[in-house]
Amino acid sequence: MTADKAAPAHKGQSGESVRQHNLSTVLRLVHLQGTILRSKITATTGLNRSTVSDLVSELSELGLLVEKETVAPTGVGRPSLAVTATDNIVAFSVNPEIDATTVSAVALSGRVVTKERRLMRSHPTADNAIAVASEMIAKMSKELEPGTRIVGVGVSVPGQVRSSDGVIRFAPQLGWVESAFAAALSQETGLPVYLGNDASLGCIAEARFGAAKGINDAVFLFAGSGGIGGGVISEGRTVSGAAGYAGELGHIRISSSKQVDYSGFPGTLEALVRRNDLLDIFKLYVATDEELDAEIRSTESTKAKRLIEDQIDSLADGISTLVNIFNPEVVVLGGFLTSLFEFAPDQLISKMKRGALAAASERVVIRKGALGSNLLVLGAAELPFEALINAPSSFSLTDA
Amino acid sequence: MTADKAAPAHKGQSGESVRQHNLSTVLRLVHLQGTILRSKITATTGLNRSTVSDLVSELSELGLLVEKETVAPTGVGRPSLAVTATDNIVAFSVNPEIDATTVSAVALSGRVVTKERRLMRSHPTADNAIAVASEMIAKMSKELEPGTRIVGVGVSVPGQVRSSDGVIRFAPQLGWVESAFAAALSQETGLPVYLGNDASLGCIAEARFGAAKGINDAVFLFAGSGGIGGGVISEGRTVSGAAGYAGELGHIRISSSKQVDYSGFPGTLEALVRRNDLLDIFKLYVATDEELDAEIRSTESTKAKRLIEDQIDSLADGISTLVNIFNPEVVVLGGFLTSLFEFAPDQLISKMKRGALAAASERVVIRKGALGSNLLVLGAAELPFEALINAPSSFSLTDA
DNA sequence: AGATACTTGTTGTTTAAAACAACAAATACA
DNA sequence: TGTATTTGTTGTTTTAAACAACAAGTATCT
Repeated sequence: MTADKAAPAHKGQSGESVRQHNLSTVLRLVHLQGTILRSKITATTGLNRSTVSDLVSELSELGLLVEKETVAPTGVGRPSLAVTATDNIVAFSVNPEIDATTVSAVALSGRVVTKERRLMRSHPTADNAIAVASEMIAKMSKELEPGTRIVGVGVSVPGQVRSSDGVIRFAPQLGWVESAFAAALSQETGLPVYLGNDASLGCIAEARFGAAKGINDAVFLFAGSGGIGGGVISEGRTVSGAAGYAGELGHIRISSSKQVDYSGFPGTLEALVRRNDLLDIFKLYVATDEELDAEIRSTESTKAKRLIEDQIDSLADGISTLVNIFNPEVVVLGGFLTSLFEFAPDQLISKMKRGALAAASERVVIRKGALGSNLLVLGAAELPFEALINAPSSFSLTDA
Repeated sequence: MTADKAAPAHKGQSGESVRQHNLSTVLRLVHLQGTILRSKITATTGLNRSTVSDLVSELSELGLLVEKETVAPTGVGRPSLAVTATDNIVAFSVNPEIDATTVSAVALSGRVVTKERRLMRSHPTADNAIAVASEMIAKMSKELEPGTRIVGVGVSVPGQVRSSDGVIRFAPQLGWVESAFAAALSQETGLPVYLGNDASLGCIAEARFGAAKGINDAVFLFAGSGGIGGGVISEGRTVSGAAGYAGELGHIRISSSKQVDYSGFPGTLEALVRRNDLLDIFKLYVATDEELDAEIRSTESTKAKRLIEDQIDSLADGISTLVNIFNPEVVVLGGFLTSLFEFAPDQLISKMKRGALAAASERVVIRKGALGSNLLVLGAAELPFEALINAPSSFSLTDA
């Protein structure tokens, strides 16, 4: 099972589909805000008070949200009720890495209920990861509060995912090729499983809950040891492409360099802004982003500074291309790109503006991601939540 | 007046808005197809027969479309009625160039009713162009068939347009800077005026009526004497960015070249794939795309072939970056890029695939544009038509 | 040629859901 | 304490899509 494709174009709207749409709209609003006043729902949706009342009570009866009396009254007039997404609806988030797998339970309210990281031997096979994940999900399911219901499982994949059938096409760091991951994990867990590219999911998370909350046009660049990934939000929608492979922003070409000491495409952003090059110059084998950040902040080495500045220039070139293409409001950086940015923000910004059209770049803001280690946890959980939100009244939940 | 921004997110749907949506859906379907059977409308919208009947008759009463009996019956059963967009609703299309302005009247049916090109002294001022365009519109209005009603005016601008208020920010070839073009032309003509970037409009035209008809994810690259422009359709929507400046695909960086004989950004697609370089090598001062195409096809000069091949390689680099970013189904080329493609399609395709991710590039098709000289005519007319289609029952039309 | 199956348009009725209206509840402020 | 203000609640109205039954027209089969 995987995320649905966009609704077919030229579709008419019947009475029933309107109801579904409105239920979705209200539930989405509550999910995004965590808690929201009913009067606020009325205002933002433009629906009638009584209609909102009806919609909210239908969603309450479905057990998806709860109405409480407001504690702190808001002003003149009868106090409005607070509508909260329940903690009793959870999605599992599975985040495989090279040497570990993290599984979390995330509530519809946005709360990360539990989070467990299990170390594994390096480069596990896909079957291996599926076995570990399903075992962890089974264990964690039992530990959930009684009455909790499960929406499904979202998996962040460091590689290319075919969205139509949940197949991992190629995950270079893990060495997985053509794995029917979603089907297999769904088989093991009995739950619907949805896959997404890690950077795309990070992008979704930052756009909904983090640094680009409320922004309709944003570009994301996340970097880790495996390279640079990205995502794009255009007019509030993620740009996913014909088959779901869009957003490979690390592979944009910014130089004619023909370097050969690199397995990917020479001259691309990912080839010129490399975490490993930084580690090398600091003589580190492995390091967390925090450790690397500390080195970058404190270094006195001219050679290191030179490398950092070169990488900043390359990053700026990449961003200016993206700004020309997307004209975003915000560019969000994650991973060690944040450290580069904070090393010399003015250098990055001015170089970027020199390579970008004035009109497109004049209002762009570059900022760092806000979700930290919960980035992929929240991002992956959004996949099952999205499915639930798109069909609140007919979605079938599994008892924990 | 300009094109509206996307509808606010989190908007609920009332009964009336559903009706508007359904009227829009039907009218859009008819507009895109020119003529369509009522049974086909029923099938594609999923609405009930009787509902479609009602919607079509409301649109007929508004004078936007006509029902006729089918001439050639389609098969078993009662023949369905043919629904046709009327020729009595027209939009004006204004296409300013360096040395001429073209004004056309385009019917909702897609027919180009009239088209007139007026030569002007080189590099007219914006006021100049406004005066000429409004005079031509006034004259052509009188010549329209009696009973014809006018939707508005769409203008293709070779430069950056701020979509929120119809201001031309910068049109380098024309030398226009910060011109409130839409407001001024609207003042002169008494008609609503909408502006769009020329490449974006070409993109819309090819996506709706041309080489990417029915495709939901497509990338467009158009080249002329002024450089390379582009546009992107993602999940059926144009990517326009926060302020409407997105799609400057000519300005993506593909090389670290620091060449100085160029006014734009060195190392970008537009700097490396230049029409003028081709003209120079063929010792031409000016030439139509057809003339240039003939030269490219027939040349025996090794030097010329070398330049052409270099440009093909650069174009391929640009396309591979775009394929990695957007994962489109189709890449449409226009202007002299078509000639480059046809000179050595295999070279272009293989070089592109070498620079693009296998998953994203495996199903991409590169093809030439299909609309020829009507590209911008149809594209610009889509702006007013879109406004009409989005509000069929409340849009106020002007009598010719 | 005539009967039959099939598809579509038409008309009148039903239904679902949002809007509306009137009132009650709960707060702030004069 | 009284009044204005805002919001929730309840019962009624309205709108538009769905539904159902029938009529119209075409193709196919015998």
